[in-house]
Amino acid sequence: MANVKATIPKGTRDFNPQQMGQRNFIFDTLKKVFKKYGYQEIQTPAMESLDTLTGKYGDEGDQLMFKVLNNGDYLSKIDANLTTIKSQTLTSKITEKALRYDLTVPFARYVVMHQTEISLPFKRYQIQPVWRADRPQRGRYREFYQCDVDVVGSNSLLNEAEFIAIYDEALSNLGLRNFTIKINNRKILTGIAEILGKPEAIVSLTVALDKLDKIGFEGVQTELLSKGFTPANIQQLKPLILLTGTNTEKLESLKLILATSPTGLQGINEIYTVLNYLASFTLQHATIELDLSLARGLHYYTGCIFEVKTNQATMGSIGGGGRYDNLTGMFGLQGLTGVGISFGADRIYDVLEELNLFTTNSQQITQVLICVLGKDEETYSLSVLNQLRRKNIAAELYPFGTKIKKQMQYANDKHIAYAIIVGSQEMKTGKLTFKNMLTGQQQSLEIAEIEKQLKTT
RNA sequence: GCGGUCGUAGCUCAGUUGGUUAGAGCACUGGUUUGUGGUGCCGGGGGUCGUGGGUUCGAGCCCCAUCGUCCGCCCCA
Repeated sequence: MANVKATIPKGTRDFNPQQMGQRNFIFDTLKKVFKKYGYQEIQTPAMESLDTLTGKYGDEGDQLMFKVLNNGDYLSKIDANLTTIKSQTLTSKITEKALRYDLTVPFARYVVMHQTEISLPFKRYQIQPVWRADRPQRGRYREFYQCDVDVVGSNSLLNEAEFIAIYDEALSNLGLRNFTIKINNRKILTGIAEILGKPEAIVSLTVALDKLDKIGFEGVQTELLSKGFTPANIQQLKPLILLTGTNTEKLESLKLILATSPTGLQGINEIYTVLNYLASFTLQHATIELDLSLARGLHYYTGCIFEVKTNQATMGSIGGGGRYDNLTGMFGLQGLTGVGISFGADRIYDVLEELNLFTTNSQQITQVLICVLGKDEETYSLSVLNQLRRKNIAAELYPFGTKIKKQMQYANDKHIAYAIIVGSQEMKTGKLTFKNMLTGQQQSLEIAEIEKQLKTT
């Protein structure tokens, strides 16, 4: 074997034991909340058929998808000239699988495939990695974990309200104390496009609006003008976009402006309904904010949309989601509505790390290390080891062959709280040397006494 | 796909206007009366200076290319 440089692909990461402890803290916290709200876990394959995924995320999404090269002699099946064929055409001939780009589309596929075995409304959660061939930078990776919670088969807006409650509870439990859940409704955006007399321009409108907090109203204005909107349109838009006040005040003003758009009014009503439901919930640390510039890129949303930002650190959104009325329609199952949210685990990790919110005790597992001074001592200690383990005490025996100094160092590096030292003296008397690695104190104790001490710590 | 930044030991970096055998801290390793860690003391190993060209008597340092990193833009978790 040639000597290969040890590296991993761009935008991917290894996780060491300490990091895994911290990551599992996030996953466990989320799972606990998901289950509490009645959601069950599923998993889907890392790769899906290319057909399942393409066209669901727009052209950009298709480009950012990692495609899996066919196995076998795939070139033999191509009759085109390799020097002139277009990459896209070639790709479709040598690729039929791709790594999943998100968890929502595979979930829709799952629902359609297993429709006979699930009972509606179906509430599931899913925590798995997704892959995007994006350019890595702060808070952006090529392999990252999404934690999705979705319900299909229920059009009640109570679901939307519960998702806000889930966001609040989960993020609060993780230790975040100041975050904003932005809410908007796709129908309101449609209504706005309608009263501008440009219902067909909804996409370019939303894309431009989405950038409001980045490029400001001026920037949005420039972008809209370049997309065919008139200065008169901009004048109409301005008061809408720059609406201020409480959520209710914003909704009241909107009601007047969108009076002639039934769709727009419906969107307003939906938000009202969600907020009314929410009045019966007690939120811990979330701020709910109606944000008309919230658009979200994904094409399949049709009703309420959400996005979560922390106000304690500079980071893109740490979660998002919304209502999609016809996602399963693409797979032939019509009339099934769904709504769901997603947590970006890796971004949440980065935020918790930055804010120092991880507790330190997440990694020490082994409670006691048995250090032996000889081969006979090793044999003798095996029964001690097994006895401790039977009592559910996490114990390790350092195999004989290394100096005791090295063994102690191992215990120290691994943050093991106690060491048991077994030499000829200990074997003779049956009293083992029990050492507290933190204080350095040692006692001579029989196994039963050691067990008792370990049990109480 | 576009713009900027950086690339010297396992890690974090120093390296003076280009000038001999490229340095530090940490980590690793050996010793310090061989039954004891975390704190002391002494010693040791380890670098084709990202890679490939070029300029020069001479390049870690200058020029070009290439790969990679990190940070912005687009888009997104």
